[in-house]
Amino acid sequence: MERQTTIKDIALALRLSTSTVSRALRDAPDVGEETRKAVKALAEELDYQPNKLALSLLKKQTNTIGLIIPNLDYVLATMVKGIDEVALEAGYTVMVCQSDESFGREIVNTKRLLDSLVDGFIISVSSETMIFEHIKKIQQKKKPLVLFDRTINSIAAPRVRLDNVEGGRIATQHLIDQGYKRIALLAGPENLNISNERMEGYLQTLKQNKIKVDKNLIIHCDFNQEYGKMATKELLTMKNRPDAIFAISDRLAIGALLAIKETGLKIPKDIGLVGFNNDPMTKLMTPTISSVEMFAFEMGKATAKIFLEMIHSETDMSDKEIIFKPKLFVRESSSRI
Amino acid sequence: MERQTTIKDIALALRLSTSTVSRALRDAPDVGEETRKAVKALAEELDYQPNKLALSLLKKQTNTIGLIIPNLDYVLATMVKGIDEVALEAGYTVMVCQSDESFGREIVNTKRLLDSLVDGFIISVSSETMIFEHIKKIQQKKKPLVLFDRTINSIAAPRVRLDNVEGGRIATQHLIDQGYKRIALLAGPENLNISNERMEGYLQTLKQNKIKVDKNLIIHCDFNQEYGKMATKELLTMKNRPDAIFAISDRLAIGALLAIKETGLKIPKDIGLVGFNNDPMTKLMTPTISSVEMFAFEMGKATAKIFLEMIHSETDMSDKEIIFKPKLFVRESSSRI
DNA sequence: TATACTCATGATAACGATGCCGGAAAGGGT
DNA sequence: ACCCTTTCCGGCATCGTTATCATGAGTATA
Repeated sequence: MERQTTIKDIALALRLSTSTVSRALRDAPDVGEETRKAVKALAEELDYQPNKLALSLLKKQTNTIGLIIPNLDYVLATMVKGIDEVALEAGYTVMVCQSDESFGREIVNTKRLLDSLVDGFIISVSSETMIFEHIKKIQQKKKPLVLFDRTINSIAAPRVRLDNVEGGRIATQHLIDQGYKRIALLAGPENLNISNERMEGYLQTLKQNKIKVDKNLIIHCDFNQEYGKMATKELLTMKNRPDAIFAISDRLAIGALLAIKETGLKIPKDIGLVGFNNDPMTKLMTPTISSVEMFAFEMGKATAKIFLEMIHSETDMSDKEIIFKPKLFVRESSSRI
Repeated sequence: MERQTTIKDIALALRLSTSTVSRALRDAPDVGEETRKAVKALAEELDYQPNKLALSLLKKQTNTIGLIIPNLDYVLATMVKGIDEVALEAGYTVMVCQSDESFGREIVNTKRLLDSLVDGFIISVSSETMIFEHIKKIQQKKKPLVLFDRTINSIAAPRVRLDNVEGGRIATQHLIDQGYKRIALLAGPENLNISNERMEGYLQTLKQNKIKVDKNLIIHCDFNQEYGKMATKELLTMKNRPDAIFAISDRLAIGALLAIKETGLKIPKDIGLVGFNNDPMTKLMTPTISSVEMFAFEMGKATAKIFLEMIHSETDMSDKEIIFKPKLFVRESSSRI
């Protein structure tokens, strides 16, 4: 690792003080025209780059965002891309840490980023996370924090999220409109907001349509294709099997699709299916799967923008909330009219 | 942003010098037992965390790895996971930057990371990258650099890659074994190593089997489903159309599959198809797509390990190369015997 | 009793940069 | 000739930590 040229090197070579060199480089006012030129020329020649570490130590700001996410599936990768784009533009670098849906990893990551002095955090919690002390700690240290996608109600921080209740509603209503009567729900982990909100939309819609809720038709499982498949198989062997499935994520929906295919039932004739996320995969399956779009890229950009706003303004933004409206894309798996 | 407690605070409170406090906290030998206890107790109470910035400035090391990748598709996300895992274990944090397959972005990212003082780089180049000055600059500054997946021949740096020639061979040989005679190649961008190597394997295998190479059957296109689809449509309208397609990535293979389906040809009867990467999607398509597995997670881990080795040893490792052997997973799209 | 040696601690410089203050030289006005 | 203002630059402190050297007290040794 080669020694970087420093301001001192330039100062020494030009028989100037470091202060003067520093001023010259920053185009500060009180520097002679000639010295300024000389300094800049030499800096160019020696390929001088200011040491960000020294600056960060002095200014107490690192221009770095700590981003903690549960995984890197389609939706999150897309959100990360959105965050990255806005952050880069504003001169921030993003440190991405995957918790891998593990509470322990999330804590380790938070701790690490916290004392490696990121300027703030953007977080989407793992599905295991039910205790939020690590997140409160961020706030105790008065670091900016923005929650996105999987948000937490008990934490007062600005958030960017989808109107998941609405998402649950439009998916369920669509299935009802297509004539399905017994609609099952493949839900996610029980402690996850997004899952419960989508379920809330499902329940509301059933009630509005005077359809009785059958709790046996609601199954909680991890966001994982295999679980989706297993859960669906279970549903399909019930004596009074559902005639439609609303899966809270496309992964689960794909698992469901595979399970349904194995039993020989026809989609959408015998059974309807709607997923969530509008993962490009849904367009590639046979049959193609209807799904709820959540505008991940835009959500990512909005999240980063709020973060930057929070960094730059001193006003309290903890009740700021941006809610995206979901949109259903109807495909073969639920079109039987 | 709250002021962090520093060593000075503790020193002041305990009427000690910062030196002593520093020693006590690091369990250095020559500190009195009582003072050590007192210091540690107070540190605990005030939730003291050493300032990493100050340490980094002093030690000239940030425990940070700059990771530059073209995108976050399945393979790369998996590799990143592998890298992350090993890095975290070793106390390093990874800064992931996506070049988004853009040469310009790649340069900006490199520059940024370079002067934000990461300890070294792990890079997989964008498909546009044909000039490597930015990468040479990293080496000029004597920062550790490891290339992976999409490597560059003209740069002397340790690398972790797949035996792509072999990958091209096994895919092509498999198609020949299945009785396909006119095998087309959906190649990637012309300047990309991985693409050319896979093509090399394809060409070798054709020759070995005394099959004449028809250049019209080789099409270069970006790694993108749409391009794969367009290219395939073109291939299928030839007067002497191919009876099999070897796509250099699963995205292209999926595009090909869609194009083939639209023309009404039967897979694998009328036309065979093999992809590359073994993306989980290939298992979900109808028909399922044969594909070459590249062990992305293991490659990621190996890459990070080499990086760490490079950081810790002072010996030249620039000719170190780890080559993974690919494995073909045969599925419906190419099984007609 | 003087010498040497250990043990615990303090003082200082350094990492690379900035910000504030002060001062020399030059010029202008009265 | 005096004072005042600019213009340009150097010195010093600072950010939080560690490393190196110095110092002081106390103890063992000859």
